[in-house]
Amino acid sequence: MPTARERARDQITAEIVAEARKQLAVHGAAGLSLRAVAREIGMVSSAVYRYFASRDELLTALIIDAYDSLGAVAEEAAGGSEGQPPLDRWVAVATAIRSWALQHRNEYALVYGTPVPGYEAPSDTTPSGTRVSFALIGVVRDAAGAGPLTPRIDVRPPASLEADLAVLRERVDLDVADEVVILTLLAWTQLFGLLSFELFSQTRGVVTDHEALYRTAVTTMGRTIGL
Amino acid sequence: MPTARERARDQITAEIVAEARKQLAVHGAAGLSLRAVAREIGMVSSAVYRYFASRDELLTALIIDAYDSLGAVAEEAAGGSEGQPPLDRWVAVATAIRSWALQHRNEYALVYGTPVPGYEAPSDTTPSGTRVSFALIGVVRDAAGAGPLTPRIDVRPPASLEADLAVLRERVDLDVADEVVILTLLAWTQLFGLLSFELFSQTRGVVTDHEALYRTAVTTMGRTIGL
DNA sequence: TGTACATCAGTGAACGCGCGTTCACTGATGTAC
DNA sequence: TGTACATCAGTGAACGCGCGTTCACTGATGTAC
Repeated sequence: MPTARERARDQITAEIVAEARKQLAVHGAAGLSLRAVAREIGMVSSAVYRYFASRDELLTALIIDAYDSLGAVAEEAAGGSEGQPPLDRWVAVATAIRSWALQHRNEYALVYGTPVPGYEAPSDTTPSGTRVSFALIGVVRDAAGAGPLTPRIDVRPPASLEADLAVLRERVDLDVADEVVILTLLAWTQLFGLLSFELFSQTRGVVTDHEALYRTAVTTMGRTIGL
Repeated sequence: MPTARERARDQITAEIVAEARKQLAVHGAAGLSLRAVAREIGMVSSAVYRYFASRDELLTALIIDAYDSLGAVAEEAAGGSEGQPPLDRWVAVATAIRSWALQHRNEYALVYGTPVPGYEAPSDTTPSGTRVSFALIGVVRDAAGAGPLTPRIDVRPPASLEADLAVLRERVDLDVADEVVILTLLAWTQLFGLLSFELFSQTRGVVTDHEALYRTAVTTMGRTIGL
């Protein structure tokens, strides 16, 4: 049973992270300040150091938080669409990812944007970071379980990629042809590439209906994989 | 004929931008400081204001600079490969883009990464910003000139994208089927998505031979377009 | 159950830093007559 | 060609700001006997 002190500690830790996330949403990662967080929750700035050893440690907590939030959303979409046609599931997960990104722009930027200079994400972030990818890949895995996937396009992975592919296939437990692994990898980067372009205003003046383009892109890639 | 004063002005302006670019390479956009730039070139910080009205204006100069540098490299690759098979040219331009990105990581991040919070890129940056895209699209245009391109995959652009596609086709003077326009757009986002993943260490632990994956991706997408 | 001690959260002051920007100024360069 | 004035680059001091982090401290909560 947790003591009063422990409960208070958890509560205040959560409060700090919540306030930090709020500020992240407004000012971006670069503008996240320990002092401002402390001020906002009515603490003296030095008190925060009882909870986080440094600004970087708080940043790490936010990163894990963001990854988990996104991961949960993706997993939910994957789980909630079980039994439906693979392509529909694929689109459902991708759509969930985009919704999350639009609603959490600065959190998206924190994890998928320019790395904060001088900050190296510790390995604690990895498990949370892979959740989204696993949710996407899970859809492909399920589809492959029902029968081999036939990619709709000609891919010729060079021999030098063999090693990477082998490791990857092992890691994600995906028993499909090399071509499908590669196409999945490409779909993954395509998806986030398009999102980044949209969120970072790179498509300004080029695309207005981002939702339609995204859906088209995701559907096309899913179809290419053989879903 | 420029006066001595004018020549001096141009020279010092260039010196400031050069030093700023150097610092950008080391500390990233967020770490770019007017004072540090001034210090490094042996000026007093207030003197820089004779050349740039604000930090943001210097940042804009750097953005235009980066776009132009990348644009030039892409154009050169496109021009230097004229007459070769379209797919080879496509890969050549894409490869040039990646080389540039690897050699100018922070400049890449400046223009394709998280936008600097509170900074809105003025429209002066647009002409320079479109050069890369035009170089890529030029390859597709040339290929289409030799005979209609047949996309290798089934794309079904929703009706809501028609307007965007019409504007885009007009703007880039690309006389091809809707499917090809979309696939080119997707190839474009795929390309930069993959680059961002590589440069921002998103593929850490997933891919080691980035060069091979990039080449495969680019080739695959080029082939999909029908090159 | 009560007491003595250890642990821990939070305080407030301070350190040392760097930043963007303004302003009144000096002195050199350019221009009009 | 020389002089008087206007333009402009660069100086140095200052303003006002916020930041991350450390440290000695007080007082409350928890623990061992």
